[in-house]
Amino acid sequence: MSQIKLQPPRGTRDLIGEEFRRHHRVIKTARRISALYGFEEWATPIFEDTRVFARGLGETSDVVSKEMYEFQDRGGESVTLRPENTAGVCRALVSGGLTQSLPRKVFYAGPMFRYERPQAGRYRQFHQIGAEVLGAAEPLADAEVIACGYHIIRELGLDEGVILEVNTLGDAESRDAYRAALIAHFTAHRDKLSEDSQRRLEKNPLRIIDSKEAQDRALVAEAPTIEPFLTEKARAHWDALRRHLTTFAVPFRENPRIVRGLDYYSHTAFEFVTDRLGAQGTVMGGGRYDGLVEEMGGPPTPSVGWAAGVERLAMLMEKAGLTPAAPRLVTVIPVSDAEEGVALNLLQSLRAAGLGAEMGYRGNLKRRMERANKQGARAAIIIGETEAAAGVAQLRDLDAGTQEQVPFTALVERLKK
RNA sequence: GCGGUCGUAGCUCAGAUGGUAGAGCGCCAGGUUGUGGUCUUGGAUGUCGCGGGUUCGAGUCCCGUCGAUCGCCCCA
Repeated sequence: MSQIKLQPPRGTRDLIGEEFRRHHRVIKTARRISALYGFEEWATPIFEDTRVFARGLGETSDVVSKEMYEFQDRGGESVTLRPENTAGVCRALVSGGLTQSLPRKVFYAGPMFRYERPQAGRYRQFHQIGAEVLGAAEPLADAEVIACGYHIIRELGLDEGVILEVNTLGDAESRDAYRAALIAHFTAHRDKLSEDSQRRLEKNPLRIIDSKEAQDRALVAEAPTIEPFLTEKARAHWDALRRHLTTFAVPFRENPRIVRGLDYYSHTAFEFVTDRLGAQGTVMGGGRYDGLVEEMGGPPTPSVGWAAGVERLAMLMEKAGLTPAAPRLVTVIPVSDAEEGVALNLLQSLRAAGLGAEMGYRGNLKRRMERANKQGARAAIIIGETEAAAGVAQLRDLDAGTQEQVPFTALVERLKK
């Protein structure tokens, strides 16, 4: 026996029982709904050439500068556990020559990795589902991808506590002008900014408008909005997006403070947020990224998509009392070894008929009944010497506590009712 | 990378001012050798996270360390 108490590595967790069922429900629902919208599921590698992320996400983003699980493999290549999947999908699009047939709608689900301090709703290994429309510049694509995300959230029963916030970041021209205006505004009041925001001023001035610091709020309130800096094209995109969302009957709120963390976004930025998860308010987030495929060596391919945190959605389900119930099986119980063969035949015929059924490996009748009960079985099928001889079973309803004799041949029918 | 809080049984937790550890749930066995869930009787369970210090004596006080958790940064 080992003396060491092994635990899952920091920021990772085991998904067992209720936790797994919530997790699984999220992914299964997202798969089903995204398919209704014409998204095709892809699976890309869990690790990639480090350049896929370094180039795709922007060298200065926190994800790249301090959160990557990067290492040298035995061949000396620098590889990185994916911190998100959009860059990988774009790389796959290019690697596979799929830029020949656009647009494409892609769905994915899987683990992501970021080296961060864990806290509520944030883990080092976490899971995301995501949807991307690749090769469509039309604002209708933005609206449809958002509608799909909203549909998933609604299907999970989480739409009440979650609200969609949208914003536009404009195109490159709009944003450059806006950025310059922000820098001018905040530089004029530099000494009044929080320490963090002074740093942001150098690194990512847009982020200041998202600051939670009280001392920044006043300055942010006076700061210019992007609205007047939008080019005609950017404004048209923004107007069309909101119009389409309304047509899709997706409720939303405009929030000019939404700034996405990764460098590749332009035009549409959105978040589905909640106030029920402590500091981790964003449950699904995304936007338009028109330059990313090019970064991966492909042709200009305007795209839009989102990613959602499975853990966060699962936590919301838990809080809302929406944990899926465990499946309830039927337990077959032979009273003695002599009935084992008959019981096994019956067991397999139940399974063949599509009924979830189990039979314990050992134990007397009492122990097997206890076990059936503990596992939440809905019924027990008890076969003793006299039953085996007569081709019947005692069918016991474990909820009602009632018991009746049923011929083997009628069991499936009886249990399916 | 930074800050707050917390580590006692499988789980949830109690253990004022230091005097060699407790409850509930769960688990095991009996009451019921062809019947669970209810009821009832009994039982087992801990290097009190780890290391060091103070003390006659530390779960309790001090230092360190590891872990968990919440928050900052950032993000799903």
